[in-house]
Amino acid sequence: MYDQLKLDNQICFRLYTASRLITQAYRPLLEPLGLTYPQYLVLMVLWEKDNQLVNDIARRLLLDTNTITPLLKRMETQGLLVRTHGIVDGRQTLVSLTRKGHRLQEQVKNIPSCLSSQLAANGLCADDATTLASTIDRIINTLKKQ
Amino acid sequence: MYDQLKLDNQICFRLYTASRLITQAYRPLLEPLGLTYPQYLVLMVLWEKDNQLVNDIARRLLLDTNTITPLLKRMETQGLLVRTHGIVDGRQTLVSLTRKGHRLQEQVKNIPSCLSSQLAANGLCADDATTLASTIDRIINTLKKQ
DNA sequence: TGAATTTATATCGCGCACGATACAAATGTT
DNA sequence: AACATTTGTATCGTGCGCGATATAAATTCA
Repeated sequence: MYDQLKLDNQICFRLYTASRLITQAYRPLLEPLGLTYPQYLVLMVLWEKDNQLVNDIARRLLLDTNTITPLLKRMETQGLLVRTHGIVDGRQTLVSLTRKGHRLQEQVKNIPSCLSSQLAANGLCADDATTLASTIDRIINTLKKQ
Repeated sequence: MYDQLKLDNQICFRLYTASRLITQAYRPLLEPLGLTYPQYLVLMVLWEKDNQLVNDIARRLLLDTNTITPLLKRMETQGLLVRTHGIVDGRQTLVSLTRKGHRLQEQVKNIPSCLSSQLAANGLCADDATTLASTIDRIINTLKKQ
């Protein structure tokens, strides 16, 4: 058997697994608020800057509209945001937070520290996290271009 | 706005994005073989050790049977593996590679190096990869226990 | 101006992930 | 032996991701 095909030698399997496990760690914190992790990401984008186009949000999350559109629709149904159809440009859809969407920010503000303390528990110190972040950023930037 | 809620400060968003982008990088390499990335993972598990129970595979990949079962069924339909129903224990399902499943190993053996050279292109050297791997392993081991 | 092209978003289909549930075989217990 | 519990796998429903396609509005260009 080829060494390079061993699961333990795969960076990608690690990223894939870590991503799933962290999302699972978020679940009990987000579910009481009726949020999924991707929906939480959309909210973070809109909290940084409200009233963005579908494409702006998609680009920020490195996703495509075919993922974002149904997600936004579900969030609109939940009353977290409103989608306004083309004012200037008839093709565009503007996404704006509702009061409910704004208020959620208060309720989730402690979730990040809650998670980082979970990770710190078994040895991911702040320095490691910084190094990790910059390494992953290099990976993301490399692949983004292609 | 709370600093800790900025997207750029989220390790999880990085892992989530990197995982997706690397899976996308695998796609053009795996698709000609009719494989998805999770299916490729299952094959790696079986190449390491053939004839494993559904649960063995699931545990190795840190997934659950409700994800694995339909995936294995699709792979059985493709003729990559066979699922044998309970010999010793009537509840168990044994998963075994077919000749076709075995042979695929030859065809994918260069994929890992193909990917790591893509990543090396913009500055992920072997050392960085090793550090990254061990950091992510710590994260995975921390979350696995919970 | 009219036709071709581009752009912004939406729709469709499929394959994961995963919580919840089902179910039958095995095991334990009285 | 009869019943309860555990275990191994499967099924169901929902929400992503994403390739492919559609569609309508805007832009370019002949």
